[in-house]
Amino acid sequence: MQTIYAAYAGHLNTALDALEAAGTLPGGLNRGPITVEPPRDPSHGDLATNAAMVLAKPAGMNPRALAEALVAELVKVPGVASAEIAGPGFINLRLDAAAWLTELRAIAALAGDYGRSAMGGGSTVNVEYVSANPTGPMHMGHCRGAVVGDALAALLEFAGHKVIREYYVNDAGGQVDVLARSAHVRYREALGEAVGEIPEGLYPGDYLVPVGEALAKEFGDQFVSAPESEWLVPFRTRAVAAMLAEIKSDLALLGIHHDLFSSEAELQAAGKPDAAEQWLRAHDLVYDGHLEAPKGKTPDDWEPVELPLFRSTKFGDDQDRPIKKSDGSWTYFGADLAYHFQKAESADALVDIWGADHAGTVKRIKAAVAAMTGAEGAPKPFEVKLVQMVQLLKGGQPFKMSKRAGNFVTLADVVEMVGKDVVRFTMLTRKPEAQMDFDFDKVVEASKDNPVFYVQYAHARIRSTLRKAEAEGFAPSADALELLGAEELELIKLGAQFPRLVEGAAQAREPHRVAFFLHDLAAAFHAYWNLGNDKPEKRFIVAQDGKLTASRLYLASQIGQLVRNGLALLGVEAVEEM
RNA sequence: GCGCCCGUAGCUCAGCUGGAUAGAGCAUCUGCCUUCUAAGCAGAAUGUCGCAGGUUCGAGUCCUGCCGGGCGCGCCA
Repeated sequence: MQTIYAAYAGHLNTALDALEAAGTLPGGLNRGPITVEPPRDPSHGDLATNAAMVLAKPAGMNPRALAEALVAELVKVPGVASAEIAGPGFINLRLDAAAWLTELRAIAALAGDYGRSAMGGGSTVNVEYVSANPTGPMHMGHCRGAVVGDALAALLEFAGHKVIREYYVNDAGGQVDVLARSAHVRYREALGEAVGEIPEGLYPGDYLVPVGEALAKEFGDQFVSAPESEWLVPFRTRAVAAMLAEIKSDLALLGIHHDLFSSEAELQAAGKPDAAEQWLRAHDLVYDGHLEAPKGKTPDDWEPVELPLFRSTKFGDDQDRPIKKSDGSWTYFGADLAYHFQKAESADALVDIWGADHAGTVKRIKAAVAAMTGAEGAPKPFEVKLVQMVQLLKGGQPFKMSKRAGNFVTLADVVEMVGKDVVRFTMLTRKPEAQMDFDFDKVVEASKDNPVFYVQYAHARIRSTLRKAEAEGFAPSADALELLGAEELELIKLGAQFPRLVEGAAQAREPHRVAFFLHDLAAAFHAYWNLGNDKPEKRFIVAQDGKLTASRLYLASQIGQLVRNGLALLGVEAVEEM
C-alpha cells in the first residue's frame, strides 16, 4: 500500500510540474532533497514540506514567492483543507477529516496487512543472527543480537522483502574440539570414573553431563583410554548436535526460529573456501606474504610466517589478513568469506548481526564480500549491524560471564523469571549500537514496570471494551465516522504513521523504532481513554448514542489492530486482558 | 599507539537519515477510581544535547580536532 505521506508527495510533484509548465519554476531541478513529513509539532498541521526552501536557491527565487505559488497549486488537491507558509518557508498542509477517516477504513480493510509495504520489491535479504558457538546453552550475552536480528527479519519481511533467517554454526574450529574433550571427561564420569575437577581449559558446565551419559550409552567403555584421534570426531559430532539442540530450544523460548543452519564444517568439506581462495588468487586479492606483528602489544614469541593473505588493506583495513593458518587449516576469516559468498548466491542483500566484540573484523569481511560479489557489476549490498555489549550486573556489581569458567546467566533462566515479552521488549527499547546494562536483579524486580506492559495494557483495554460493548449490544461500525471529533482524529493521525514508520525502520534496519512507536501510540490511547473518566460522554460506550458508540468502537478496534501489527513485528504477544 | 561504537534532564534512554519552541520512562511533588481495566491519566520540576571550530537558509543530527567511557587490535572464534 501507499502511505498517506507518499500519496501527498505525489501530489506535490504534480504541483511542481504545473509550476514548471506555467514557467514559474525552471525545469530540471533536483527534487531529491524534498520531503513530505508530519511536522514535529502537530499544531503546524498534518503534513509539512520543505520544497520551497530546497528549490528556492537553485531556481534563483525567493523562498516565500515560490511557496506562495506552490500553495496556490496545493490547495486544489483533494483532501487538502488548507495550505500555509510558515517559518523560513515551510508549507504546512492540513487535511480534511474525510482524508483521515479514509485512512481509518484502510486499517480495517487491510487489518493485519496494514503497514505492510512493497518497498522491498520482493528482493531477498539474508539476515544472519545469533550464530553463537555450539559449545553450550545460550546466555544473556547472546540475547540482544538474537532479539534484534529476529525483529529485524520480521520487519524486513513486512516491508516487502523475502527473508532468510540464518544461523552460522561454527562447528569446525578449535572450540568444538575443546567441547569434544570436555564431553570425553563427562563420558568417563558417566562410566563411573571419579573425574574430580574439570581440567583447566575445558568447559566445566553441568550441561555436558547428559551428553557424557548419552555417549556412554552409545559407545560403552571402548573410548575410555583410547587415543583422542579415535574418538574426537564422533564425540565432537554428537556434542555439537546436542549443544545445537539446546540452543534451538533456548531460542524457541524467545520465539526465535531460523530458516537455515549452515555448518562451517560442511562448508569446508564441500571445498567452498578452496574455491574462494582460487578465485581470489586469480584476481590478485590473495597472495603469499608475511604477516606483520600485531599492533599494540607484540608478544615475545612473535615470528613472521608466510601465509596466504587477503589484501584487506586495499579496502581500508590496517593489515592484510590470513585466510589459512600455518598448519594449513582455514582461519575463521578464510571460512567466513567463503560462507558469505555462499549466502550471496541466494540473496540480493546480506545483513549480519554481530556482537561489538567482533567490530575489528568488519572491514575485512566487507572487503571480501565487496570483492567477490562485485566482480561483475555492483557488489551485493552487505551490512554488518553491530550490537553493543550488554553489561551484565548483579545487584549493581559487574558480573563477568565466561563459558570456560562455567558461570553465566542463561537465557532460559531469565526468560523463565521475567517472561519472553519483557526480555524481547527490553532489548528493543534502545538502539542496538548503544551499550546497555542488564542488571539481572533489577530486571526481575522491575519487570512489572516494563514498558511492554504499558503497550499490552492499551491492547487489553481495547479488547475489554469491545467485549463489554458486545455484551451490551453495540458493534463497531463505519457508518457514521463523521461523528468522530478532533480527539479521535488525533489518534487516527498518529496511527496513520505506522506504514511510514515501518518503511523507515526497515530501511535503516532499526526495529527499535517500532517499539517506540507503539509506546507513543499506547500513550495517546491511554490519554484518550482517560477523557472518559471525567466526562462520561467521552467514553467509547455512550449508551444513549448508538451511532457515536459504533464509530468509537470502530476506532478502538483499529487502534487495537495497529498495536497487534506492531507487536507482531517485535514478536511480543498482544494480550486480551491483564 | 590504531580502529569501531557511545556521550542528550538526577538515573535509563528516544529524537523519524539536516527542519520550526529538544522529548519519554523511572525517581520527586500535586491532583483524578460509586465509572468502558488506576499496570492508567492530568499537572509541576528538571538541559551549556561532552568541549571547540567548520559546512548552510537551518546542526542534537553532517565534517575536523580535542576530552571522557566501552569494545577490539595474533594463525583465537
